[in-house]
Amino acid sequence: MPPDAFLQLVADRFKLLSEPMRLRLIHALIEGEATVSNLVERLGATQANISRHLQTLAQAGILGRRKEGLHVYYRIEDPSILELCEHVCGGLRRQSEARARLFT
Amino acid sequence: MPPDAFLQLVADRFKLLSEPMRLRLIHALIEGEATVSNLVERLGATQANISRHLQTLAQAGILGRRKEGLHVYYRIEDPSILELCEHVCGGLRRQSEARARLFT
DNA sequence: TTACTATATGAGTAAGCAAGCATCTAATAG
DNA sequence: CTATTAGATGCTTGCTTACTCATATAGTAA
Repeated sequence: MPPDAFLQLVADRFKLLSEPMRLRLIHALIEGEATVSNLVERLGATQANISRHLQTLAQAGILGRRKEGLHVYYRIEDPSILELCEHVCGGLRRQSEARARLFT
Repeated sequence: MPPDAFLQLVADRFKLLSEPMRLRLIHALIEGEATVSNLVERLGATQANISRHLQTLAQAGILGRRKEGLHVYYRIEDPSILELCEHVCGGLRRQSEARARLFT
C-alpha cells in the first residue's frame, strides 16, 4: 500500500479538478494565455472568485503566471492536465454509451 | 464552452478520486475482488466508513458488487480509473523531479 | 502628489462531506 | 423460533471550501 503522504498528493491533485469553475478556467486557457479580467468577462463570474481559483491552480503548478503592467496573464503550465481531462471525458462517454445500449 | 451539466459530470468524477480512503480501496482491489470485511481488515478503517465509500464508488460505476451469502464482493468495474491514477502519478513524479533538478 | 484600473486578499457565510456511533436488515446456523 | 455474522444506513459532529463583499495592493497616468 502506498504511503499516506503519497495518496494525499494524488487525492489533492484530483480535488483540484473537482470544481466546475476550475475546469472552466482550464478550458478557457486552452486557446492560450489570458488575463484575469478577460476570464472574468468570458466566464461571467466575480473577479474575486476567478482570481482565487487561478491562484489555486497556479500554486499547484497547473497554471503559470506572467505579470505585464497592470495585467496578469495566466496560462496552462502542465499540459498533462488536459490529457487527464480527456481521459475522464472518454471514460464518461463510454459509460454513457454502454448505458444507452441497454435500451436498444 | 461545454455546458454546465457536462462540466459537473467531469468534476464529480474527479471528486470521487479526491479522497485518500477511496484511492486506498481502489488500490486494494487491483489484486482482485474482495469482501467488505476483508477490506476493513486490510485498511484498518471502520466497517461503516469502508462500506459507504464502496457504495459511493459502486454507484459511480467504478466498482462492481457481487453478493454471495453473507458476504459482498466488490471489484473494479471500470479499469480506466487505474490508467487515470497512473496518469496523475506520472504527472506528480515529473513535477517532483523538475523541482528537484532546481537544486542540482 | 491624486486618480484610476487590475488583481489579490481578509472576513464571513453557507453548503458539502468524511468519519464515528448506533442501529437496522439480510443471510446463515443451530 | 433464536443467535450470530456481514453489510448497510440514520444521525450527528466537525472540518473543509466555494462564494460574496469589501478592502488592500500594485501599477499607470495626469
